[in-house]
Amino acid sequence: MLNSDDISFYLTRFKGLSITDAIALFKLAQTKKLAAGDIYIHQNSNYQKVAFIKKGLIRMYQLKPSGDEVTLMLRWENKFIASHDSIILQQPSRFIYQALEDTVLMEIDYRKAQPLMENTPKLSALRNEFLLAMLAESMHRVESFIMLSPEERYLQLVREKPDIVNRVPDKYLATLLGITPVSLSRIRKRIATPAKR
Amino acid sequence: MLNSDDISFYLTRFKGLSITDAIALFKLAQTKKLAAGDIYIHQNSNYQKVAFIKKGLIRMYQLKPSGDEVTLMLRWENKFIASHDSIILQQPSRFIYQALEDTVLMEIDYRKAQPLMENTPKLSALRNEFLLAMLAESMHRVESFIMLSPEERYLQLVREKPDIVNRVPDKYLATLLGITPVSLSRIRKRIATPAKR
DNA sequence: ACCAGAAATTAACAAAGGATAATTAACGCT
DNA sequence: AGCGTTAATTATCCTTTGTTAATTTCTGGT
Repeated sequence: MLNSDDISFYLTRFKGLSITDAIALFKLAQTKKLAAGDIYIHQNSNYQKVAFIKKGLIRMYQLKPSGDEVTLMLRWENKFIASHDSIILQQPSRFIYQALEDTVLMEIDYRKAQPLMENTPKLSALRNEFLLAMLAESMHRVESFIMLSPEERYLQLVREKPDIVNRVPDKYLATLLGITPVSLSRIRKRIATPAKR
Repeated sequence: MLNSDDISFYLTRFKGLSITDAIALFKLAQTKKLAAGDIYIHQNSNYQKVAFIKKGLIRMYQLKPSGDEVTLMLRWENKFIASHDSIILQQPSRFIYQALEDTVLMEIDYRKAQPLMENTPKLSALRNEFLLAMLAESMHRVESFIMLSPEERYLQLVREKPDIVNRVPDKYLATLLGITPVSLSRIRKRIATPAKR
């Protein structure tokens, strides 16, 4: 279930983690594969697992009362993903998590991982770092919504995540930016025509 | 510096914290008072303290290139506050933190608190809880920007934080919602005139 | 390579917000 | 209580986005 390639893979990613701590954690983990288009976490489910994305891309979306989809978040390789509603708010997931590409995950049951993390200072510190990184990311988005126009937000996204922009259909990027696909199309046109008086 | 009133005050707030852990933490803490209007953290400073707000209200704001202020966050009693740039991103603060009311803080030097938290499982868990709460709050805001119109965001704010709405001038609420004060005024008028055909 | 379905673009119109400025209301200070 | 400052509202005009629908382009699967 666990080979030396895996171990070195994770050790390079989680710096400061001792081999024994890593092995204890890996004993709880298992691999899950998703094909492009597969649903990873269904709406209203209570999914108590935390996953590390080895490869691929997952979008978290929601259905508006009107019926159309709104993408709230994208996560890709080397990032963690979990049902926020289930793990943080302890409620059934309002969101749907779908793989946009063939995806490979390393999953851990959160209820099993938690006591291990509590009792391992290194793991506590590591979890803390990841939470801080996620918090910084989320606050950065709030800042963008407040400080930038939709057009500026799109330019920022292209600048900061050019690879992701190319891997995800525009209609998902649009709602992620808080605008409609039609509006994003117009923005792209404006940008492509720089000298227009 | 530390009396039994203080201790019981914090013990009721930080559930599960033992008295010995609490005292260890309090030894590092000190009280700071701010008058309404005072600047708590200046722009470009590197403020390595984390504060618990006992009383009062603080806004975090930024200056746009155009020169006008944009409020990004409000924090009030029983919440923690710190310079995000300094603590999380380890960079000088782009933001200014200002007390909008007479405010009383309990401050701790983050660099002193960190080793204590790392070595005290209860404190680690507590820190983790606060981080999760902040993360949930921040993601809730992102969700609002994506899912709701400015008018709906204002209504949500009034519904979820009626007390805060009444304590803060509209011009700060407006930029917090990502709109201009003029636009908020129009929204308020629309709401006040329900049956308008 | 083709073809069907999906995505992206374009168009036309309505609705809302941004900018600026003037006016009115509210507030804080002595 | 009065006065000066600040906040909030209102008005006007302009820009942008939302909505709906039609059209074009792209894409994946056979």
